Amino acid sequence: MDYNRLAELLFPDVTETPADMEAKYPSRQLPEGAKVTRFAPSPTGFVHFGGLFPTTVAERLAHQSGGMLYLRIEDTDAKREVPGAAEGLIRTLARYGIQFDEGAILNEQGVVADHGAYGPYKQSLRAPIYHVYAKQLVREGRAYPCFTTEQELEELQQVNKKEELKNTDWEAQAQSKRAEMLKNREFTMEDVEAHLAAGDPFVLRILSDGDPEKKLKVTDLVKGNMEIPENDEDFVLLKSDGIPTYHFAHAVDDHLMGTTHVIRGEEWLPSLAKHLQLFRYLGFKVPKYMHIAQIMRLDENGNKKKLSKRDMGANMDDYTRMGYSARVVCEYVMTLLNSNYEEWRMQNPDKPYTDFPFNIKKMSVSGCLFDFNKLNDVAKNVISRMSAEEVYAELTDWTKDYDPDFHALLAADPAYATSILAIGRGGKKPRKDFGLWSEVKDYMGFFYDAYFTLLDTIPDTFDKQDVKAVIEQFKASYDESDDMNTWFEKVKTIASSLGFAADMKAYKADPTAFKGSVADVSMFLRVAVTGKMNAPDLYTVMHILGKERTFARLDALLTTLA
RNA sequence: GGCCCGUUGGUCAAGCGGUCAAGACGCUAGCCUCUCACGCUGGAAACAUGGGUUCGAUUCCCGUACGGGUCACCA
Repeated sequence: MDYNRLAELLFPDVTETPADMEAKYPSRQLPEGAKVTRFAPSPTGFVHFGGLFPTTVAERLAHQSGGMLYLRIEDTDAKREVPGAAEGLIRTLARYGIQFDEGAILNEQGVVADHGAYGPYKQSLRAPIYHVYAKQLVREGRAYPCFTTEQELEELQQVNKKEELKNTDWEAQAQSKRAEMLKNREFTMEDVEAHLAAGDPFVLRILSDGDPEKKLKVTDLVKGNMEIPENDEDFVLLKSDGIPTYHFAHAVDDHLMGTTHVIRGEEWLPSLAKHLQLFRYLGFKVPKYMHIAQIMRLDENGNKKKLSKRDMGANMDDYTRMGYSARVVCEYVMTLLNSNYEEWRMQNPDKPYTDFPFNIKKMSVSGCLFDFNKLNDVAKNVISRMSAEEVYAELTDWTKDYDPDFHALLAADPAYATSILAIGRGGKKPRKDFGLWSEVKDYMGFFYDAYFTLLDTIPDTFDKQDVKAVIEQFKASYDESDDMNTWFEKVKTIASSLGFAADMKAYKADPTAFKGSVADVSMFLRVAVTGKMNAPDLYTVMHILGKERTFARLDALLTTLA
């Protein structure tokens, strides 16, 4: 077989050589140890949690090492491409702190455009580059055209599937398939010429020299050392439309673009042998690989399953909708990614997560189950560390889209809203009342008359005469300039005068000696003022509400008691 | 079924030949407390399994079971 002639026949228009490509895309000049990583999505939908995971690793590793992160769009499957998906992907990633230094980035118009010297960054635009290497492989007798059509292949598969139903003889099936595939290797130059003359489409297949009996020693940065069988499948390099498959594009692009660390989900592990073979054929230096464990969910039978796009909590936009701050999600991702992250966080409560020394060795080898309990706990902690101003900014950002009515109230008086959000914040032991923006209204809505409701919250167990007496006395003694202690002393005085215990210890020692305790007295006031059985410190609440509004509410309750 | 990867409490996990087997979430008893939210002190709860190796295995080796991934002109 004259491979040079075959190459010319197959790729008559390709005049450049791999050497030309190397010259055009020289190695990156980066400091020692700098990592070059990438996010390489196919624009088929939204970012999901399982995708944010390895991307965060890529981002941390790159930026922590003084390297860089770039974005490459793997749009090699025209059939599955969703218009606008790439833009959406970039936008949501940006919310989660993933900033790209290079690649397909949004321009001022919000459209994906190339930034950087190693483009194009959309694989559909790189066909000429792939073809240079494809031609070279043909020339070297390491790749060959296959004219078996997709349909013929499908029919073959159908037969196999039917057999599979009758008796699951996987081995026989694999063997028959392999035999069928091997037939593709037998062709003559005349066959090729005839097909080409007839305009028949073809795919380019690798001519595999692998022997599955032989094992390949590989090191994965998270999985460690392992042995995998060599690849013996003549997998497709170029599809009939001339666009490469993932495997081929991965090898060419990651080499040309200078990727030092290929970070991807562990579902890629089974095809690693293919990639290693390709790098060898192409004479490329093999990058370091990191196969990240999958995020799991529980299915209806209680089994773990890979978190897939349809699952609750998969779509990152779901988190926004539910009211999770991006900072919360990032924090949760970090706790899952590095087992010592939480410990670090306890010691460094106020540092940004990017200060954490991310460590590959501390990554989980097995997958982990998505846990909303943990997420919610993280959420409360993260938000409790934020300033009232930060909370206000993020909260209003959320309500703007998801709760316009509440938003209008918050925006009408930022100072008022911020003073509410400041309750119990800033100290060593901050309150943790909410973790989601969607929970805030329930927590602080009573500060707004529009959300304050009174009647249905008064328990029957309250003695109306006592309630009335407490409120009247409280109003009479209230002085807005009192400090908290003085304020509470007055409440205690009222309690005693009505036969309630002023001291909780005394009450607990002998509950029968009193009508109730100062806790009950406080509760009367609390219900009147907040409409709720539980609320933050009443003294503070009253001060934020102001005397006028406080009294109006007390009066409103008195009216219903009359 | 083949091939890979994995298996410490319900969940996430420390551990790396000798530990009363950390910690966090959740659950729970109590304390603190004007309610709540914090905080604090406790509690229940785990090394899948069988063989080795060893004075000694959660830790090393082999098998078994279970779980996951994958086997496309999809990525």
